[in-house]
Formats: sequence, structure tokens, C-alpha cells
Amino acid sequence: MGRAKTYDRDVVTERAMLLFWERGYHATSTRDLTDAMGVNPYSLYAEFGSKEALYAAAIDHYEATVFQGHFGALEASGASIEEIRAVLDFFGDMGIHDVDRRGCLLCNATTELAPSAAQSQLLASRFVRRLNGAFGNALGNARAAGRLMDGTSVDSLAALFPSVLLGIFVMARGGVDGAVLRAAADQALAQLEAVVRVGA
Amino acid sequence: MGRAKTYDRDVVTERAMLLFWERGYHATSTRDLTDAMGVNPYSLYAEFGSKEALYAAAIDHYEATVFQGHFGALEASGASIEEIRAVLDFFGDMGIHDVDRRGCLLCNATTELAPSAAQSQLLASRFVRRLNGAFGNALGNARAAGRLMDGTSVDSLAALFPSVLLGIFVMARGGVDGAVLRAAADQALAQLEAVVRVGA
DNA sequence: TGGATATCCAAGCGATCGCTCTTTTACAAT
DNA sequence: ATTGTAAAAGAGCGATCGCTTGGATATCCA
Repeated sequence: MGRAKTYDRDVVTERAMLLFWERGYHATSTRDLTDAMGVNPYSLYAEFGSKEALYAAAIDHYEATVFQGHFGALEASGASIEEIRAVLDFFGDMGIHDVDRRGCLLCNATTELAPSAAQSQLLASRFVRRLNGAFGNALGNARAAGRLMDGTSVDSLAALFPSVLLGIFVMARGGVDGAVLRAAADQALAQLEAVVRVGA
Repeated sequence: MGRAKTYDRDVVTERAMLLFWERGYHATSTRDLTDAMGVNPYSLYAEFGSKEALYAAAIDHYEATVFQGHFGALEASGASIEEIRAVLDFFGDMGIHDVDRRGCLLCNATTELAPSAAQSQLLASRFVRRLNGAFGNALGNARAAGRLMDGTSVDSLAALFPSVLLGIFVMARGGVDGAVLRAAADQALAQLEAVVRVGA
């Protein structure tokens, strides 16, 4: 059957993801990638086809691991207020966690690659829709459980939170003072508490 | 005294700004720039020094024209609730206005050029601080005029609004459905109205 | 009008880009 | 052990990158 691969696809995809995440698409050369991945140019193109396809694979990997890790709890069938609080609180500390200022790969990819309209729009729309759906799910569960005040618009809140988070991602990548990120998250949390029934 | 320039620095800077705004820094070649600016490579380097310096000039131009045009009213000494409403409402329609999906140049620059830490951090921090200050000014004026409810935290709101706007910028650049942008802006507006004294 | 001088122009510099080819090496099946 | 086959290795492909240079051109002041 021939020689066996000396690398694992998932492992090298993760390494590529980290590099793209940190530097962006255009600022990362194929030379940088082969160095970081520990793979030769031939193997890179045999495995992924092109730099663009590798980038797409890196983004898929990001969504399946990093993004899923952060927002998967919101998408669970039992998600409710507590999960929203946890997510907003976590990203309020992003200035502390994200010392390398990578921000969010999906957010970075959206702003950098917007000119190639077709695929970028698909990416951003799917990305935002998933964020929206995640918060909508948790808020919907809370409302069904009678934990939200009457007249609360689940859709409106489910649109606000992703927007605030995107803003936090941009600020984290830009190295803005962590206190500003914290304040933004806290204000989103306050908005949440304002619609949660007392004692619920 | 020699030959006179056949171009106007402001005019060609504006053209470069539009190209960088649309495509980003790395995806814009110096050839693209000279073509769009109507200026030869020699003149470009004689006038600006380098591609990086031209980018910096384009960003300065953006801040002095586009950004100033959008947020200058918030920074005025008489700014108050009405100016905040106008700004949030305007960017709620960004999906309609920004058909070319350029988003915000400062936001795009922040996410794309974060790896070159020093200057990017300066840019993002100044950018966000100015946004923060603009909203803080208008909110502070409203509070001084007794138009805000007691216990309202000007600082918290002044941190929330910029974050929401950054999120809207990212979504606009990504071509996300305009209704999502509108919903995010509306929810920020609702947050504002919640602290405005009735009849004030 | 006649130098002096600064700009325009196009060709092209070395370096690096994404990517491919040829040779060498190592594993799997017989 | 032999053979077939696929991956590793690294030199290097054409194209384009940011940027520079030398000669032609136009404008200023005397």
C-alpha cells in the first residue's frame, strides 16, 4: 500500500488554524505554514489542495473545536439563563485570557476576506446565525420555563448579545484595555438580569 | 522650483483609503493603488514613503472625514440623547447603506493588522477610546441636564454602545442580513430609552 | 526665453509569493 | 526478501510583491 503518513491531519490542521488565527490569511505564507505544521509543501498540497482550502479546513476545525467549546453549552437542549451568564462573563475576561490577542478566527476571517464576497458572506452569515440561534435557544428555554418577565423579546436579546460579543472580539484582538471589555460584558449581563424574573 | 504636481494629495489619499477600506491592507497591491490613485509608483513613494505609510495616511484621512462625520455630533458640547439615538439608528440601517460591504476601516484594520502589535494596539485603543468618549460625552451631558434616571451608569452605557457598533460593523462587512443589524441597534436603543426620564 | 529643478514615466530590481516537479525514502502486501 | 506504491524532501517553477532607478517632460524663476 505504500508509505504511511508521518503526520496526523487533525494535528497539522490545528497548527495551521493557530497560525491563521494569530496572523490572518494574507499575512501567513505557505512557508510559514509548512514550518509550523512540520509538513513539506508537497504534503500540504497533497492533503489540502491549496492555501485557500487549508484555510477553509482551519476554519472548519475552529468551528468544531473552539467555537463549539465556547457556545456548545448555549445550544444544548437544557441551556438557560445560567449558560448565558457564563458565556458573557467568560468573554468579559477576554482581555485577560486572550493575552496573545488572537480574538476570534471567524470574526477575523469575516473582516479580512469580505472582498471575496461569496464564501465570506456564507461564513459570516452562518457564524452569526449560529450565535443568534445559540442565544435564542437558551433564552427560549428560559421563557418556556417562565423565568423571563412578560413582554420580553427573545429575538431582540438574541440579536444584541452576538453583536456585543463581536465587539468584544474586535477589541480583544486590538489589545484594548480589558476594563472596557469587562464593562461591555457587564452591561450585556445587566440587560439580561433586567428581564429575568426575580427569584427565578 | 521645478515641475508642479499633477495630483492633489488629499484626492489620491481618499482614493487609496477607499481601496484599503474595501479590500484590506494585504489584499491591496501597490499596483492596484497606483492604478486607482492615478499616480505613478515613483510619485506614490515620493509622496508617502511606503505602502505602510500610505495606509497610515489613509487611516488618518478616514478618521478625519468618515469617522468624524459619523461621530462628530456625539463629541459636540451640546450632544445629548438625540445625537445618540441618531447614531444608533443610522448604523441600524447599515445593511442598507453599506451595500459594498466595506464595514468600518478602523475596525477592519484592527482585526487584520493585530499581529504588528505596537501600532495596531495604538490604533484600536485610540479608536475605541474615542468612541467611548463620544458616547460618554453625550450621556454625561444628558445626565447633567437631568434627563437620565437616578442610578444610571454613564460609563457602563458608554462601554456598551461602542461594542454593539463594532459588532454591527463586523456583520455589515460580512454581509449578514440587515434585519440582524437592525435588531441589535434597536435593542441598544431600547437600553438607552430605559434610562431616559419620561418626558425629558 | 533659458537654465534649474522637481515630477512623470516605464522598465525592472531583488525577494518572496503560491505551488509543482524529481528524486529519494519507507512502509505494506505478497 | 522482494516488489509495488505512496509519502518525504528540497530545489526551483513562473508570477507578483514592494520598491527603485535613469532618462524624458513640464513648470518655475530670472
